[in-house]
Formats: sequence, C-alpha cells, structure tokens
Amino acid sequence: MMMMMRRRGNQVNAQNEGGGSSGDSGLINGGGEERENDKILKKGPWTAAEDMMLIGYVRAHGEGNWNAVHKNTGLARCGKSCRLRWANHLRPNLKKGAFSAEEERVIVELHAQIGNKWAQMATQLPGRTDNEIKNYWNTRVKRRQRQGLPLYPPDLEQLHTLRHYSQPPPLLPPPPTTAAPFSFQTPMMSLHTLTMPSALHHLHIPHRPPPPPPPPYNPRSAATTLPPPPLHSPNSASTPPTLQSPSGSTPPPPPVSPLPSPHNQPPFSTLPLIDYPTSITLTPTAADYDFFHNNKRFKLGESQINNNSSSFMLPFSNEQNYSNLPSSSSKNFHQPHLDSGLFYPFKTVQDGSSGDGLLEDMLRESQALAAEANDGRNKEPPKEMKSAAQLDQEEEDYSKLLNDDGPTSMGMAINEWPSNDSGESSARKPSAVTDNEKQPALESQGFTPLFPDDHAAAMSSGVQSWDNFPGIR
DNA sequence: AATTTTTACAACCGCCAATGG
DNA sequence: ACCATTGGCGGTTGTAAAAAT
Repeated sequence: MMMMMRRRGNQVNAQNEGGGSSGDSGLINGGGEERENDKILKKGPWTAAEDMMLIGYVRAHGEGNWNAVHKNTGLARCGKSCRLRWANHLRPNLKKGAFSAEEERVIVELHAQIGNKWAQMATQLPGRTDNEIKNYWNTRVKRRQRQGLPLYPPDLEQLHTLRHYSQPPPLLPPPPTTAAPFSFQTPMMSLHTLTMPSALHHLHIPHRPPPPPPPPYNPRSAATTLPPPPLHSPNSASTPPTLQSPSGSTPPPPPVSPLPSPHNQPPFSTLPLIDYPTSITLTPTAADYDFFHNNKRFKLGESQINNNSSSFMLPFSNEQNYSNLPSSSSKNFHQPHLDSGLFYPFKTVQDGSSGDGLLEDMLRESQALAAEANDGRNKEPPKEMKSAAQLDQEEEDYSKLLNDDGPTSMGMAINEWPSNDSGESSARKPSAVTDNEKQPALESQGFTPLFPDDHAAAMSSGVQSWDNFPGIR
C-alpha cells in the first residue's frame, strides 16, 4: 500500500479550503475528515475511486469551479483539494518520474534567474508541476549543502548573483498565439523533437526584451523570491559581475517558450477536450481494451473482449479494495500516472454482470448534468475539439516520439541515471526502474503488451492520451 | 542483515489576488 | 467600498522507499 500518509487532517482546518466553504466549515470530524454543510470532506491520500470521480467530473464540466465537484458528484473533497489533485496528478500530459539531466539544468537555470517561482518554472517544463519542481529543488538544496557544493554551477552563479542587483528579467515570452489551437501533446512534442530550445540552454539576459514595469511591491513575494545565498559562491564579490553573452557578438533571437503562457491561456489548456458536455457514453470501443501499465502498452485479445461487455466496473469499491486488480501494485492504481501511463483500473465485465457500477453511476450522473446544462438554453459553447486532421497529426507525432530516442531529447532520460551539471548522480535511482523490475507480468493474465520494454522511455516522456478512458468516444 | 540516513513525493497550510455581487 | 468566493502560489510536513552505513 502506498504510504500511510500522516493525517494532518486531524487538525482543525481553520482556513476555508479554497473558499469552498464559509467560515463555519471548520468543524472537526476526526480521522482526517472535515465537515462542510453536513458533508464530510476527506483529507489525506486520494483513492483511485475518488480520482475517477474527479476525472469524470472534469471531463463532463471542464476545469474550474472546483467547489462544485463535491456538490455535484458527492466526492467528499474540498474544491481546493480537487484542484490540486487534478493539477498535480490527474490532468493529462503530466510527466512523472525523475527529472532528466536536461530538465535539471533548466530548473537550475530558471532558479538562478527567477528564484522560487515554481509556477513560472513549471511553465517552462512541459508536463512538470510546480510541486514537482519545488520538491526537486528543495532536495537539491539539501544535497548540495551536505556535499558542500554550490547551488549553481559557475556560469549560473554569475546570473544568480546578478539577480541580486537587478530587476529580475522576465520569463521567456509566450509562444505566438497562432500556434496550433490545441494538442495535448504539443508542448512535449515540441521539446522532445526539437530538443531543448536554445533559449532554455542559455539565458542571455542582456539580449532579453526590456523588463516590464515592476509590479507593485508585494512584501510576501519579495520575501520569498530570493533563494538562499550560495554556499560556496565563486562570485561572492560585493559588486555585480558583468554578464557576458555566451554567444559572442551575435545576439540570439528572442527566446521563445515552447509552452503557452499561463497569462494568456486558460490553466491546463492541454486538457484534451471532448464534445462538451454530452459526449459521455458508456459504450466501450476497441480502444477501451487498450491501456498502458507499467510503461507497457497492453491490449486485450479478441477472445477477451466480451461482446456483452457494454459495461465497465471499477475493480475496487469506494473503500479502495484492490483485491480484484491484476497483479499490479496498488500504488500504481492510486497514482495512475506513475507509469507515465494511462488509467488502467478497468476490467471488462466478462460475466455479464454490471460490476459495482460506480463508474457507470458517475458517468450517468455527469451525463445527466450535462444534458440538463444543455437543455435548450444558452449552453456553454463547446470547448475546443480536435479535428480529424488534428487527431491524425497527434497519432503521427506519437509514432514519431516512440521512435525518437535522441539522447538530448527532453524527457527521454526518464529511465536514465541522471547526473547533473557537476557530474554528481542523484543518490537514488529513478523508482520507475525498480518498479518495472518488480512488476509481475500482466501477460500471464491475458493481456498482450503492444510495445516492447524500450517503449517505457517514450511513454515516460509524458505522452498520454485520454483515448483509452472508457466511454470517451 | 539490520539500522540509519536520505530522497521522493503527496498533500496540506496559510496567504494573497482576482472577481463578482 | 465591502465582503464572500474562488483560484493560485509558495512553504512545510510526514511517510514510504531507497540508499548508505
């Protein structure tokens, strides 16, 4: 079982958890729960069933309005918790696993440039969340301190020091808004296929566009922006150094971020959208028998696809009973992206029974809500939909990605033993490797892997799809 | 092999800003 | 102008697992 997380929920949560509740919401209900409007809100680790409910909700209603989740679905989580769970674990395109050497380099560069701006840094690292980056950095700080190493390599130390004396430069500008309207693989693909943009390799501060007017002074952010001073700074002089452009006399073009800016894009704009909101169907397609597990792609054989299996069941109850799962670890089910894979907590109902119906109920409820929303009124216009051409392109990109294992490609190093700028290795092997080693084969249970093991690296780069989610087409 | 240390990670907390009534 | 709601951000904590001793 995944870690038995501490239950800080036993504490009073005086805050209103993202505003989802009014000030009187802080009634304690021991055992990691909290009451709100007579509903008990859970705290602590999310169960797979809860994840499914949240996913279903988002697919039906889109992101945002997180406090409506528990009101509409009965999911006993506060809106804030839902948002966090979605953003950090459930949304598509997330890349899990150890940071690649290139990613580490980017983080260090960005940190030298902007400090603890995790959210901004995350916009430069496709598939990575601010939380991941923050965790990585904190770990790095501890490690470097213990080793007596500087936080930054010499070239970045210069930049870092400069930052103490000057206006922090703006982040890389957003890409042109004429980019493809939507592709949930676009950010990753661009980095993967183009390797790291030079703008992320070298931070040419002198050539950047002039910084915008300083924002109003914010004592809070001012207090948190500066990173801890370098431990062994080679540039600890009291005067700012002159920063030389590493590119010599030819200024590089303005850096272009491969990512949409959070300032002109809706958050998590990479969510693959469906024909909102009534497209949810319970009819499985062949793709529903196609899933990823443990970095392998599996597909049910024809003999395993029951013609009668028009329903799916969650192989666990609300109380997270994993006993019916294939031999995969519960951890992987609890964290559907851990394998950089897709959701695989589904088994077809072979005996014609309907299963526990949780997912069906969830989907039907979403469908009913969607229908209600549509009911002849000014419904919310459909969000972006993929055209057939887009889907084809994604398929093609995906195929390319699977065949592309260039050593400098962003994201391919997920299973490599990363070493950072100073040549040190992370003290811990990426867990995905050991997980793979541990995993019992699903083949013995009737699943056929569609890709060989080396597919793992490509999948680990964050290529994910909703297409395998039951009832999506 | 046992124990200790370190790392990775998820989730929460507290605060702030934006928004809308 | 005020207040409530909502979403977001950065800091912090606790635990499991891995690595080191």
